Amino acid sequence: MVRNIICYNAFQHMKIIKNQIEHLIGEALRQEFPDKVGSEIPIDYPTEAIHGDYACPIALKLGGNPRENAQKLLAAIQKPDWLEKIEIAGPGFLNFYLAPQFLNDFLREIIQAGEHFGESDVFAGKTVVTDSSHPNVAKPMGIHHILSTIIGNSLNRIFAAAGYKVVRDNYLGDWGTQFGKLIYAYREWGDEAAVKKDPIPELLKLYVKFHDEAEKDPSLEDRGRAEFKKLEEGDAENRELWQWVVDLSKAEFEKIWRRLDVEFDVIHGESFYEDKMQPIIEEGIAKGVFVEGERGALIAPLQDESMPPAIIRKADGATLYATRDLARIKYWEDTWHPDVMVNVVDVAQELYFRQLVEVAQMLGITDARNEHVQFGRMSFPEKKMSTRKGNIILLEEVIDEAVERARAIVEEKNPNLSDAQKTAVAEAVGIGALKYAVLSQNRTTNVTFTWDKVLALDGNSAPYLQYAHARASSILRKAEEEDAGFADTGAGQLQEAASLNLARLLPKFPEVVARAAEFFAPNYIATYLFDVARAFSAFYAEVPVLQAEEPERTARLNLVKATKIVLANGLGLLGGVQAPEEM
RNA sequence: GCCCUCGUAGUUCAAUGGAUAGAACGCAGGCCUCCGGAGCUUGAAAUGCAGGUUCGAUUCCUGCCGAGGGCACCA
Repeated sequence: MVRNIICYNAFQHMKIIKNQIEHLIGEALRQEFPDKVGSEIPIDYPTEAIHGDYACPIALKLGGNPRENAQKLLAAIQKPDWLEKIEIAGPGFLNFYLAPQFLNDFLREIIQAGEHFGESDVFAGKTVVTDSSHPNVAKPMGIHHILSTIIGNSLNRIFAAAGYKVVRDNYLGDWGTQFGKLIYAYREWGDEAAVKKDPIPELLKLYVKFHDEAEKDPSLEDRGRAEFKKLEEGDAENRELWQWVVDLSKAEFEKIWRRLDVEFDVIHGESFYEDKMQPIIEEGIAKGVFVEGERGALIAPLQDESMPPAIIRKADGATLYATRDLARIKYWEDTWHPDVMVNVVDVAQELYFRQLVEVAQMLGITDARNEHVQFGRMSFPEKKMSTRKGNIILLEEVIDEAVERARAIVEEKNPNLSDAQKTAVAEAVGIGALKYAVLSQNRTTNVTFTWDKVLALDGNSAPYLQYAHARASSILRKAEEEDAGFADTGAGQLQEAASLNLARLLPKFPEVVARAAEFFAPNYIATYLFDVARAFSAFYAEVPVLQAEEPERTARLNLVKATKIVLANGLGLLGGVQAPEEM
């Protein structure tokens, strides 16, 4: 998708360098291998710096002699000033080296772009609607909600940076049989004052009690179902009780979302689609997509034999998750006409989503790309790491623990900060570490939850990046105190390997962001930022900045400024990890 | 039984079919006459097994072994 979108105005022109390289090769291909025009032009990031900044193995794929192909292409490429050289290496790679002068000049573009550096228009004109977080009303947010919440939040920010118009929805679990059970349990054993005082735990207790009692007396299940049926049919009393529970729950969720810096444009829970299901059911029946199945349920048989049919309506006439989800897809389509619909949901629902998408296609509800952005399961080897409440590790509890641990480190490392600063830093570092732990690993890998990993405060972790940012900030503060208003003459040049190694990473930020958006992969950004922070730390240890002579001093200060911008913006895209000035 | 994921250093994780498979923690060593040592730096250490496709395979295909998940009225 990134391919072939090339912008020709001045600043835009340089934004996605990778696309420019593609364009150069594309032109040479048109000239030398006209029959190959249109074939994919792969661009790699070489693992070794001596192989340049970008590498293209296309000469190996054209047939004939790869090195001769490379020679022909190289001869046909008009080398722009921003490239130092293009070389043929190994079996026929074309290696592209960014020019040091360009790297120097580009620092000023980064500084000028400031908080907007990293943005691009790769997906401009497209709309994406996302669903994430979606906790269940009347139950607490557990640690398992952290994945959808944080991954979704990060993707929302990444999509926006890559040019998408983003609609952030939250498909709250506020409907279904469990509310019938809850209503029954509340009437039977509930205490209004207790629930008001401490809503979620009390409601959870009632829910748990219902299940305990139902084991002894299975008829309770039927009574729960009956209460839900009443709710669904609009029974005023059940309705009121349900609304009360929803409001209490939402208020609790808001607290956590705010703390995690998570926002939504709309929150359309499942109940929102309550009155939007009947038209879908009728449409499906009319089109012959829905037919009667075993025991009188309404099902949608699927083409793919390996998939069981999707159940649309239960034999007793009650609706199901799939019914609401189809209504949701239709609503999204009719309201926003998105190009992409994204659901950030556990891998366990993969089959379900495949069924859902196929049914939606058969009904012809939408042409949008439907993406189940799935993530791995979370396992907990450290069983006793947390007090368990209702068999759940509370998200809030994990956040508190993270902040507490960070606070202890701050006390130790930087006792001179004011109390208010320490509190702010502990919050930024603790929550940052948590977010980074989730986002830095490949989404689809199963997650093993251990405190040491989730709250890592050194090594490949958010605090490592934040520390680099704080050191950069510290240098810039001191520079400003010393010589406010110093003018950049542009005469300074970065010379040292440590400086250039850092400088050459920075221009790649926008394309990394675009790639993360394309593949729904925040971990690309995390990996990139870690590389930047490491290069900065090496630079910091090796190359003096404040004590350097002019004009090199200014060139290095520019490098520090630009690095600070990339780190801060990148952390922001990782679900709003804060970048403190001091820590 | 069928379907889908996944098996990479001691451990936790990376790697768009590309060049010498990267990190972190842990382990063994070296760095505070210099901008913040939450740091820098040197080293040992890995692609489950067997085939196949390819100029080139951690990546694609087949089989086996192992782990996780899913499979008609839950969400």
